[in-house]
Amino acid sequence: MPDTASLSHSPDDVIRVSDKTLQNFAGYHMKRAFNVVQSDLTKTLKPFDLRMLTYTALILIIDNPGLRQSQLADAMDIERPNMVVIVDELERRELISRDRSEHDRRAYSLKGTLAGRQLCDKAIDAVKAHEARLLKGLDEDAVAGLIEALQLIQARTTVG
Amino acid sequence: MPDTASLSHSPDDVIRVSDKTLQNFAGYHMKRAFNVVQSDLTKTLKPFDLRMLTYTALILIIDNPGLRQSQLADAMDIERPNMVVIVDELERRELISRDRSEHDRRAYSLKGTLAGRQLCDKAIDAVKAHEARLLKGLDEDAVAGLIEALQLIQARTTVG
DNA sequence: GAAATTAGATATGAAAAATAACAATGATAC
DNA sequence: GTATCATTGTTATTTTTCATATCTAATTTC
Repeated sequence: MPDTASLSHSPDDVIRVSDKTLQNFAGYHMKRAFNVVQSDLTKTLKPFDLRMLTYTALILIIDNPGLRQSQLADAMDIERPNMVVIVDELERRELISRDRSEHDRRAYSLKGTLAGRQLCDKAIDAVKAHEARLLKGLDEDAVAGLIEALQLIQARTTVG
Repeated sequence: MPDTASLSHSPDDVIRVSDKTLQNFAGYHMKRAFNVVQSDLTKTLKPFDLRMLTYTALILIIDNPGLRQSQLADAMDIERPNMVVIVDELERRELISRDRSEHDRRAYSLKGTLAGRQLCDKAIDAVKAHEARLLKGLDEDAVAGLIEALQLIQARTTVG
């Protein structure tokens, strides 16, 4: 692994850009790795006309029938106003249903439709392939260790 | 580690939001962990009046005296027009100098000033503390494994 | 029943990022 | 040498994303 973030075009002044200081930070590697994942995932979801947020929302709704928009917004760490447009889109495409909750008529009860579940299944398969591609070279233990480390970092939020 | 992304407010319909499907994806954990890192890093850099992008740019300039804006943009994976405003800010605050290159009078030769290097040193110390906080609970090997895995994922980009 | 709270929607604004087009300079082809 | 082409940085513009404030209808609290 060379000590460079990218190649330079010019022969003068600076040949390669050194990121030696940044390399010391795990956050730097997380950002760069996530950029790659996000970019590839976006391409992976394109054929299904899904974006990262709509894909995530669809899965959570299917896994949690009767979910409310505000619960979904909380789970996805986005603001309620921004959730509206995502749910709007999923409903317009008839991937989810949006019925008034029986117990609380302010709230919606979100559920995946058959079409939504079918599209989601296909998308999940594609995302699994995408991950297999990106994680190629990491054995099972390494992936488990990666996820464990990421979960630990994430847990730092609720604690401190 | 419970199988929930967040707690619900209502006793009806759904009590907890299950993210069991998403938990299977490393990308999901990367996104959530990175959100925590980014949020904490933003707070960490606030006292120095630095954002993630200005902090990164400042470090790269200091580590690579004579750097050009386009090289910096390449290294940071941002578009050249967006680099302009970042360099503008660093120059306005006199954290960097921006002289015409001797060899190519179209380009600028970017260098850190004394004030820039001093501010950067302080910021780096704060970021080191921030990382120590977030990585607390991971031993040295775990951190090394994390970074190794992230580097491998990142390398998938240039290859495929 | 009045006041406070909550779910969702709307409108708006701020920040980040991408695209197109331009002037100045440099490199290349002939 | 000159014409053509490519590159550096800039400007202008747009899109996208994300956050805030406010509104309604419904619910809860007292």
